[in-house]
Amino acid sequence: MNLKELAALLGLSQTTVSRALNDYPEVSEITRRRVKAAARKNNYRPNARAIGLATGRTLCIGHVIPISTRHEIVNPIFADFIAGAGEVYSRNDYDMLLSVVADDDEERVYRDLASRQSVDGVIIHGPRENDPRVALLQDVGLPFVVHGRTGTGPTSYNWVDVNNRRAFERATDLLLDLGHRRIALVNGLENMDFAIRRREGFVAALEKRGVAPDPALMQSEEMTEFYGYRAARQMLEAHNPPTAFLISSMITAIGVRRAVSERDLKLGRDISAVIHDDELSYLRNGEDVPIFSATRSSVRQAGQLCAEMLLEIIRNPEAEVRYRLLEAELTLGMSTGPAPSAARA
Amino acid sequence: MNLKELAALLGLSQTTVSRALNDYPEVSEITRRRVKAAARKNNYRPNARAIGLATGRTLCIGHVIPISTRHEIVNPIFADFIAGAGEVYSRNDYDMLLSVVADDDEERVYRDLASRQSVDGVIIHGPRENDPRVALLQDVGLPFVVHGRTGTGPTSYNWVDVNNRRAFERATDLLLDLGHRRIALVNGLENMDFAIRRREGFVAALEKRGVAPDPALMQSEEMTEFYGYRAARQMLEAHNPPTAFLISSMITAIGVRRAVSERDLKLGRDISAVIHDDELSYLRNGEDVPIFSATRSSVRQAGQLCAEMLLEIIRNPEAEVRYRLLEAELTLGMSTGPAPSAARA
DNA sequence: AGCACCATCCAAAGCGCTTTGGACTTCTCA
DNA sequence: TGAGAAGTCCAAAGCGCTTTGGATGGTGCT
Repeated sequence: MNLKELAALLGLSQTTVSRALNDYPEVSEITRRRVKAAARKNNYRPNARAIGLATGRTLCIGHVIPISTRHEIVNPIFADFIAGAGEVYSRNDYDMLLSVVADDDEERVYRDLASRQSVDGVIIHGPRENDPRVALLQDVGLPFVVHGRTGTGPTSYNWVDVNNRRAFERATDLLLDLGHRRIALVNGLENMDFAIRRREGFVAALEKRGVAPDPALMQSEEMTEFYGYRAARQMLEAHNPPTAFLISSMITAIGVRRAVSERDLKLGRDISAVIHDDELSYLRNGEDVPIFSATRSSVRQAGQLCAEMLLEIIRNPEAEVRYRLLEAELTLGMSTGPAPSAARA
Repeated sequence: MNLKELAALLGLSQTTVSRALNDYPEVSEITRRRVKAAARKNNYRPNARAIGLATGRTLCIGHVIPISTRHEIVNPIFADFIAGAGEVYSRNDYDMLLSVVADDDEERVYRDLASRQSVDGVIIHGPRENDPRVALLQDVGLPFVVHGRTGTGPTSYNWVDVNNRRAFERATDLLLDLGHRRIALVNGLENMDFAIRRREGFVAALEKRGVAPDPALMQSEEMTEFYGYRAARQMLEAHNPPTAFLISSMITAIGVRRAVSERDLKLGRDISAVIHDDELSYLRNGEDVPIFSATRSSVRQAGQLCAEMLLEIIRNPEAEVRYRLLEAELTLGMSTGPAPSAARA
């Protein structure tokens, strides 16, 4: 059933039927009702592509998710982010177009999205240090929102980000307050913007207290469980092991915990850990008492905020640059305690 | 730059330019080269929607991912499945349309997808017992592939599934062979088809050896970490605790492990566990030696197979029903050992 | 009565592509 | 040499919608 058929069936023109359905004023209330009833009854839904062609809008948002070519890893936070964004799209009758793409030909995909006019806008995931995608999208004129930030100084684009620097600075402060001096940073890949900011916060907190950051206690990798395990195991085996870990993700923290308990140590007693918790839906940080002390910020909510921001930008293209900096909560769980040496003192 | 402009620029008709670009034979090799060169130079890409309108095909596949309304949980295997399917789509110049939708109005979304002609086909995720979506899609005539199965007996639709029943039967056999008699099943939600088949395999193996399944040792829930923790903790506290666990997912198993080590027990020594491992990219089951003994089947590969099957079906709609039953590997890791009682004997 | 003014509807153009049905040239072979 | 066959190109229709620019008839007012 298409517009033409529906119009014929009603004895009306396509114009009138179209206007009735789209709530234009120049059609009487009585025909509008008649048209809408017939549309419902005949299960009429306008062809999405035809609307797109006629209006120039697609009602579709693109998400390009890079797959690390080195490790073939999908970011685990991705599912929850998408869930948040997806809700917003559904509510606003938008669709979501997903491209999974090896991270070495991302550029081509973005250009295609723009020139083929498949989407009205895109979300940039996982921005890296000085990410070229920002300039690229500004160049082709496709509206976008970055989940995260890139580069230093004032930003010329729209973004939603967690205050990673402050979060990790506060987390480090907490561990220092508990008497820890040998604190390990188990960070994400440091070509990622968020990882850089986290390291900066970590280092700043240490230096503020006159503790020299030890390169042997700073690792950065793709945030898998195994990486956490390997990093922790290696550091714990060293001659001057850390007494505390600051860990960039729940998944990696699980690996750290595995290494810790393998040495018959106990988290919160022998070894402390503070993690960053994205509140993954299938991996909640405990129900009543948090398993891990954590800096916490919902990635699902970030997805919602990014989507809402992008839709606003599309509706109102001339508006100022927008941004939203989210502060992470610092919550105490069962994985932190006084440093062994401090207890002795 | 659109076709019309490109044609004008070349002094050719739109027809010829279109045919040259799409490798139709009725255009000379020399003009074809000229056209393609100009297209590349001017960065011309055909408008996706216009092609869709003209051809009736969208070159787009829909994925509807349900979000449990009860717990707002996104299935963690989803990201890797999508990654596998996405690769296949990219290679074949297809796009992927994602709808995240509360599981109570899935039907409307599928109907919309069909009647608005947004996609050429869909993948059904997470089929439940007697899933109504199969009949729905057959009714509206939208090509589809089910990741999993639904109902019993011969199937009238296309699917890709793991042999869940056999996998869990073999896993149970392994635990029985090791002398375990009190075996707990920590299963997924039992309105899901896969969970039903797993329970059947588990029960069949027990009964084959004359062990009566104990309802107190069978739980089923959404597969989160916390569920695994809670279930294991509760069972271990009971007066007649299990000596082994059979666990439906890696995530849940991590929760079980947490409960086990909280009681100062050790996996593989005091308590055995066999899990089902979907080979999530960020949660590998160890690198050299598997952490958990596991029935293993790559969900990413399943995504590839589903996508490939669907594209074939779309190309060749008249073909027979297709299906693919994958056997899970059973690999021994460090989480299984002889039952304590057997050791005593 | 005559006029302007709404309210309500419609025909047709246009979005950017594919595809049908020729038209015109050049080759090929009896 | 002439007719049919290729080879090469084009004009125009059509996909299903929105939107522009009227047309028509009824209403209110002087």
